[in-house]
Amino acid sequence: METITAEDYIKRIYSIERHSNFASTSSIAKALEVSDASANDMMKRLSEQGYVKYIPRKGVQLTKKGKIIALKIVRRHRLWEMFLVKFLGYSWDEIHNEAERLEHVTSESLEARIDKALNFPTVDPHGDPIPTANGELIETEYQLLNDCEKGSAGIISRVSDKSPEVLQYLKNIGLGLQTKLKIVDKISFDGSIIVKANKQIIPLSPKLAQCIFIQPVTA
Amino acid sequence: METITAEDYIKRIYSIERHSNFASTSSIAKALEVSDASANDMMKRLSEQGYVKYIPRKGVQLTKKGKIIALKIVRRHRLWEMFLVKFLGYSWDEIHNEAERLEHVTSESLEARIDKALNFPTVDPHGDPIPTANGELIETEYQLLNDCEKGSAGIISRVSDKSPEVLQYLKNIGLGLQTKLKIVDKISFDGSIIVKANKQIIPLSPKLAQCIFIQPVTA
DNA sequence: ATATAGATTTAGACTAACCTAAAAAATAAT
DNA sequence: ATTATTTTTTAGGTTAGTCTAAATCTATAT
Ligand SMILES: [Mn+2]
Ligand SMILES: [Mn+2]
Ligand SMILES: [Mn+2]
Ligand SMILES: [Mn+2]
Repeated sequence: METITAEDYIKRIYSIERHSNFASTSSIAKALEVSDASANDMMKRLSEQGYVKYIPRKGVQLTKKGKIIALKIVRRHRLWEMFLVKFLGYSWDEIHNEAERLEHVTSESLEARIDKALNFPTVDPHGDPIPTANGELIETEYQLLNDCEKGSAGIISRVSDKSPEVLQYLKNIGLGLQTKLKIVDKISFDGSIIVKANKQIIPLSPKLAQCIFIQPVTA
Repeated sequence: METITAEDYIKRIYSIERHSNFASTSSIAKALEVSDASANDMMKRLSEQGYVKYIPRKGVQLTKKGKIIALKIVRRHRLWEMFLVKFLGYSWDEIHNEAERLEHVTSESLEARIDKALNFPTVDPHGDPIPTANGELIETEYQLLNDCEKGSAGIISRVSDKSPEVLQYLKNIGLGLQTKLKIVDKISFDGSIIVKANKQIIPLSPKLAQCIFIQPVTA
């Protein structure tokens, strides 16, 4: 049985691996805000317990066993996020930390009931895909808003859930999942993107646009 | 900040105190299924942290600080139980263990939202009172079914939540909260209680009847 | 090729929980 | 009033998780 702490490590390794193949001690430590020594300790423990393959001085890779846990926790996290929004009226900027704790105290039965109550959702409130009960995850690759061309149109399909501030700001200016927008201009000297959405002209800083992922539409 | 373990100790001390004034080391140990030595350790820790007054060789008593935590956790436990029943279709015999974990990962905000979603319930699915947000608990003293007289009538108002088996059995024979019943007979040689409920004659063992609390009605 | 910087690991220590086995104190029984 | 039993506490040990400081290894730069 995994402890709450171990589950969070495993989940983080999973997300680091998606970019880097190997998850280094220091990247894990930084992501979880613990010392390198602590992360190193945990890698030894997780390796002994078969959750990761630990290659000293290189980093770790999740084993099949580790990946199963990671996807389980990600699934529960995203189901909870959806549940908090749909059943308790939370907005998308308030749910991450709640889900970060709830994900660790969720039985198979509770997971299944939440899934059913939500009518088996495929994405969470940030547009991130929810792994299926048997651990399959279909990642759709959307286009970064920054990379969209002037004149093109698209639908907001995923938003980075890293920063509550960004999410709150987007909510305030009326941008959310499924919002349709058109890129009316791209300012070359500072990288700003000017979009039209909800019949409004909205300027977005490059840092903000970096948080928004688009499904292009031809319209 | 309290750990999950400490919260469970505090909650248990609270419930023991309701009968015994002092909670002895061994009573706590037995209730939480840990060794006496472990419980003794924890009493020292809780006492240092001001949650209990520890009188060596006698036992502990919750301080005001401890009582506040106890009631907070009890509140969250019972709100979650109600929520699981009302929003996720759980039955009253399946909810205790889920709530036992969820109670520890519930923020003020989540607690408030659940409370609101349930329209501010005053009792949980077992008829136990839910402490208010500011820590008030109104205990209604019901009559034990065993103590009801032959010929008297009443409404099931509280059921012991100690055993899921009992709860499941009661569900199966059609007895639940608010069920109206009449004591048609009391068998002296084994202590059985024969009741009439839902137009059926139902015999209840003394052990079972001990789990049922009645609000008498004159009818 | 060697020095320096950066990342990783080890060493040693701490806290919260837990355990078993033994000691000490309080109760109950003779 | 002793003795026996039960309860409580202490002593000593374990595991998970954390830390800082020191050591070691790797990669980069001159
Ligand atoms: Mn988490
Ligand atoms: Mn999310
Ligand atoms: Mn609990
Ligand atoms: Mn209950």
